Amino acid sequence: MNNAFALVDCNNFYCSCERAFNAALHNKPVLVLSNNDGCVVARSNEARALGIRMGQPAFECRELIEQHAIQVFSSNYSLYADMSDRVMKTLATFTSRLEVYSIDEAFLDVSHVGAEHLLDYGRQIRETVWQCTGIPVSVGLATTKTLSKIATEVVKQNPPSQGVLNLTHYSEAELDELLDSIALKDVWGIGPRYTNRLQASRNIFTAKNLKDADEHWIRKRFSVMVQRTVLELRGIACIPLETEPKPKKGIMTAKSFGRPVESLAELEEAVATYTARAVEKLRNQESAACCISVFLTTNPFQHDAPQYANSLSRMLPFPTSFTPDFLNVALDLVRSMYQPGFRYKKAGVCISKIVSQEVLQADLFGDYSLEREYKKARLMAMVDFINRWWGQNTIFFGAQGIGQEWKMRQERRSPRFTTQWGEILVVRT
DNA sequence: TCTGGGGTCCTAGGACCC
DNA sequence: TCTGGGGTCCTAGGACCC
Repeated sequence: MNNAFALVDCNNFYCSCERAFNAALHNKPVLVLSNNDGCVVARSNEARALGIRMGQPAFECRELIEQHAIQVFSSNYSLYADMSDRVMKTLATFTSRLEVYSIDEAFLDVSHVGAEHLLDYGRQIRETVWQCTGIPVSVGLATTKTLSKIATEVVKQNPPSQGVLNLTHYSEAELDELLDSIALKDVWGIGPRYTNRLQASRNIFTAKNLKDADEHWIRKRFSVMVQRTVLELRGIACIPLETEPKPKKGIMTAKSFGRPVESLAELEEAVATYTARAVEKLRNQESAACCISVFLTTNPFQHDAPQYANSLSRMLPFPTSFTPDFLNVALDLVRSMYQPGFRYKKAGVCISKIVSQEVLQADLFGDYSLEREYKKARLMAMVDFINRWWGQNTIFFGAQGIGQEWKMRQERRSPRFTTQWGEILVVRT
């Protein structure tokens, strides 16, 4: 049986989540901003048509926003994560061979569907997701992941396709013609650096050119990754479906502040908050870790202000997932990096050397008390339980502070319709 | 005034060992 | 006129993704 993949990609996902709960937003230009209301991370087709770019700083769009009454939202991650979960659960009803690739995309193995039914199958996926979640999706069907990526890109530019495109029955000539219309930079796995190098060295400008390139030369001058992309464009599947999410090897929590921060006390609060969050993520994936790094930076865009950036890491004696153990080290690190007289803009925490909690128990020795570690684990489990049940930060560590005036701005966040009872949608008749 | 926050994998080169 | 060679492990940096 031939391989067949479906890539299901939510259209303008964050904007669509906002629209799903606010009918007044339909057919209007909508923007969603990054943390701190910094730059554009999602835009509706109407906003795109007005010339607003992905990643553009929000302050640059101010005039357009006013002129065209664009609806602007701060990121509402609780809402998007929950909506994503609903979409993925819906997709899981179509196949058990599902790879959740990102918050708004999933690959499905659809090899079990007969070639003549594939297009219908894609349409059915699209309609079901729309009915169950109110999120519009595009579906690309092809023999490799890379080609299915291209199919969804084409779908989005091409309204008559009605959201589904099946490349599996294309003849070689038809496929070549399509690939020749795809710019190199739009191929999955080819970023700006590779685009420049490929253009400059071998006149490779389109997906078709890359498909025809000498695979061995590519391997030598670039990497196996690019070689795989070449093969995938030729219809040879080399990037497998990954149905099991792998535990993360590094966990980072980093955020810029709502305003510049100058005092050590506030930096300590921020670093403690990010540390607590990172270790919580660590426990969620049932891991432990023994390395933490902390970094601080001033605002790199403020060219005339004095700049400072530093990062330090330290090992813990053995892997743990006990927040206070990490807090002690993190606070120590931030104190030794802190230099007065700077306006700090961002801080972050990164946890690495991650191992599974199960492995941990097997090879412990030395200054280690199983009983003590067991008590710590019980305490953390209780904290997590309370915060899951009553909402994030119902209980937290004193070092995180209570004012948190440095916190990021989210001036236009919509209600967390699906995850907070107090913010549930009210329908008035 | 205002410019995001996560992740992944690969490769080259150095340290170290025998 | 001359100073081994091969293997492994680790890390930093570079590239990519959403």
